[in-house]
Amino acid sequence: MLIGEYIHTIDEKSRVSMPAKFRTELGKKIIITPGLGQCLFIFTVKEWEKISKKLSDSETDLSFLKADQRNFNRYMFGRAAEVEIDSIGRILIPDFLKERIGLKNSAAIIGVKDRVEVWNDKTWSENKAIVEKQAEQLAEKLGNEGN
Amino acid sequence: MLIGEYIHTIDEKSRVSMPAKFRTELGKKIIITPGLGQCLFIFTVKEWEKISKKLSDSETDLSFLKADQRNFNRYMFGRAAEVEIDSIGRILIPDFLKERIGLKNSAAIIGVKDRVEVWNDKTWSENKAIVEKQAEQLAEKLGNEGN
DNA sequence: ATATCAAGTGGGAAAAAGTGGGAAATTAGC
DNA sequence: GCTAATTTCCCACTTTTTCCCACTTGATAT
Repeated sequence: MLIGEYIHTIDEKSRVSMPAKFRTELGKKIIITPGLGQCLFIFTVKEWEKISKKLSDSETDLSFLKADQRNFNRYMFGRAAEVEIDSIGRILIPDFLKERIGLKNSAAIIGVKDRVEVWNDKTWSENKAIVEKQAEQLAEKLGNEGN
Repeated sequence: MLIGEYIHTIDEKSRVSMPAKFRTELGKKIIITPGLGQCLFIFTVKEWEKISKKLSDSETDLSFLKADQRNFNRYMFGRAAEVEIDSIGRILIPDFLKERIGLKNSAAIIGVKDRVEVWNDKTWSENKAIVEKQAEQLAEKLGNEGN
């Protein structure tokens, strides 16, 4: 399971180290996509296949109008990139994705169960503070929803 | 069952001894997470698997499409860590978790049935004093609610 | 009182992770 | 076809983490 928070440098060649603890699970190739919220999503190839199946499966109720669905898929698929992890565990983040979340020198790399998120480190710490406040309320809500 | 209160040192390498009485029950690996309130939670791997299953049902998981769920998962997974207990019973607390509850040199380690809590020792003793006063009222209230 | 054992604490050395940079290979442009 | 620029591969340095050993303290037993 991918969990934990890591702050890593982005060097001048746009390289970032994946946390060593993620490498086994991620494998050699990953899919990096614009995420939802101010971050990027990284999936294993396997996970990506599952997700893309679900997203395009008409059985799944995503409550989308068709035009919306098309646009969403453009967003998720059209701007996804397959990226290799190099021999010492680094990846290259495409410029258009770096731009999207304002990545510069330092990235927060977050394991969220079966995906990895990449944040501008500053944005991450801001967001963290907000979520911290909400967490207890959310937890209580989840707790109340019948264990 | 995990019970009791222990005050242990956090050394300069962020190491803390788990109380010897907890070690058998905790096993070799534990999951440490931001708790609720001013403390951290430590779970056995088994317990954690139960919890994470509850948080997101893997069969139908497109939970990342919902903003609330995303944030909660970020909180629960992104700020959790799988930690090994070393040969003499110590664990390493990640910096981002130490920061969260203001851990410095000394931690209160509390057994709470099937989890362990980690507190800043000062916060703990303050909190204890407050709860002490409320305990009787709380007990009565809980009793009245029919469990 | 002293020896013994277990629990907790501290620190040095080895290993691993992360970072940076140069050279080779590839691509693009003229 | 040749040069310039970008990308890829590999090596080296630095910092952090891990592993192991040793010391201290307090409780128990002799």
